[in-house]
Amino acid sequence: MPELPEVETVRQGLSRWITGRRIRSVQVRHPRAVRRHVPGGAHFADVLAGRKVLDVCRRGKYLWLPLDSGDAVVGHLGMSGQLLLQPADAPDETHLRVRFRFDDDGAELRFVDQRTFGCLSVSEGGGMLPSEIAHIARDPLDPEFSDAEFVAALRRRRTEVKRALLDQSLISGVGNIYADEALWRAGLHGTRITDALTGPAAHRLLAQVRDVLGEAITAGGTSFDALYVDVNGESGYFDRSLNAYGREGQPCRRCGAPIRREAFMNRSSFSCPRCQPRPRTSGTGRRAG
DNA sequence: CCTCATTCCTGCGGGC
DNA sequence: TGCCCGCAGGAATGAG
Repeated sequence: MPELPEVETVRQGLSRWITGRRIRSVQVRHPRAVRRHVPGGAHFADVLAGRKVLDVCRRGKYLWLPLDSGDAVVGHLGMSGQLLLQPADAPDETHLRVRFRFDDDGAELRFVDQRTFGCLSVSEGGGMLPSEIAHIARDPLDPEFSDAEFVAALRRRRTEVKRALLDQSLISGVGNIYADEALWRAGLHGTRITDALTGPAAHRLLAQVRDVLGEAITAGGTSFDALYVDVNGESGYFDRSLNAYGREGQPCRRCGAPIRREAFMNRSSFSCPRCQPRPRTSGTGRRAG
């Protein structure tokens, strides 16, 4: 389940192994993998042949590869997407969706995606920042991310704080796992209402988000199975450091109370019933003039 | 503008 | 043994 740390790990690997290389040919093996490339798979392959990769960039969970044409390849790994560097003679993966071959006959870049939530497209003139992801907020590791603006925007919202953390137009890069981890560290229940958070509480939460993302990058990301791997197919080990996510019934590492699991947006939230008490008023239906 | 439910997809594992 | 169903979940989309 790639979130910012996993995508950043992939970005670093891609940056090392494909920057400066020229694409010879592209093979689209599943149309859904390029569904957001409106002109279609054949066009996707045509427009990339002969182009040189200049850089590998990331915002939140999105990656993009500026090209010497001024365009960029935009990618999102979705739930199960992998970008792998593989020797040309390595057998095709079961869920291989797109293959990039390079002029130098070195390792291929393969987009492998079991559940096909991930997607690649070409952004015209998108080298600086693809227009397709202009609506995505800066992530908290971006040097130009403004803590004060985020806190102000968060407190203007009137929704549950976990929903806000998952809203990529407010702050990007945070998914279900790291939202739960940051909320556990901050001692806040995810159904706390944003406009009732004090400024200092919001700043503390943001600091925990930033810390947990940074620590996870150092660990090479989180993986529960083989679905998230870096470009060499290796799993990260941050899952050993998780305090809340996936720990239902296990003792809270801070107070010992059993971690609880609650339904949330058709998925699960994990929290400590003692460190993260539910707010007295749940829901958003309170406010006088 | 803002918030929220729905939809896409497939392998795995639990239950019967 | 084998089938079915729920679950995992990011983000676009449209409704209200």
